[in-house]
Amino acid sequence: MEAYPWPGDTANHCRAGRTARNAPMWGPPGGAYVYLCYGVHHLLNVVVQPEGDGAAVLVRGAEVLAGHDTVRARRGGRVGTGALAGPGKVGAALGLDGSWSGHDLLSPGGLSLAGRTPPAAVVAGPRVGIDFAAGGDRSAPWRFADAHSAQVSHRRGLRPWPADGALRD
DNA sequence: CGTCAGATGATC
DNA sequence: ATCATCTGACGC
Repeated sequence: MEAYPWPGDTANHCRAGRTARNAPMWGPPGGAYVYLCYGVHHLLNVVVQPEGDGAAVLVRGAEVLAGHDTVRARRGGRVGTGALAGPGKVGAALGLDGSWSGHDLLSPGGLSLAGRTPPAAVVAGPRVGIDFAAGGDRSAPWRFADAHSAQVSHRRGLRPWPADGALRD
């Protein structure tokens, strides 16, 4: 996952203010923000921060816990290592399109958030694909991943987090 | 292992 | 014109 904080992040889709596309990002936390990237892939974000802040977290990878056959069909016959490593692959595996943008992920049904056991170890590093960002936004360690997951793309540059190895709540 | 080009279309 | 990506091709 990657954080796109508010305010001040030059890679954040809300950087230029409110638009029709980014409207869900200004809404209440727990909403979905789905958009078409490079005309090819639908990327899933989870809206965070209070209503009125344009912040979200991009889901860059996922483990398949159920529905293997469905995911296999959507991912060209693959569900194993790397099949969901990358935000476009996650969108494809979930069968997302723009109509999911604005969906409430906190209410059960369709697409929703559910509690899971947190990872035993976390790695962090710079965000991917935002070379256009200005200054420190490019190198800020705002990307996080399960250190032991096989569904993490661009592993290079990821380092143990936090530096002292002590995870907090 | 690495880098690179092309596809592709909504958005502002 | 821009862009929060993927894939396959190619070189080491």
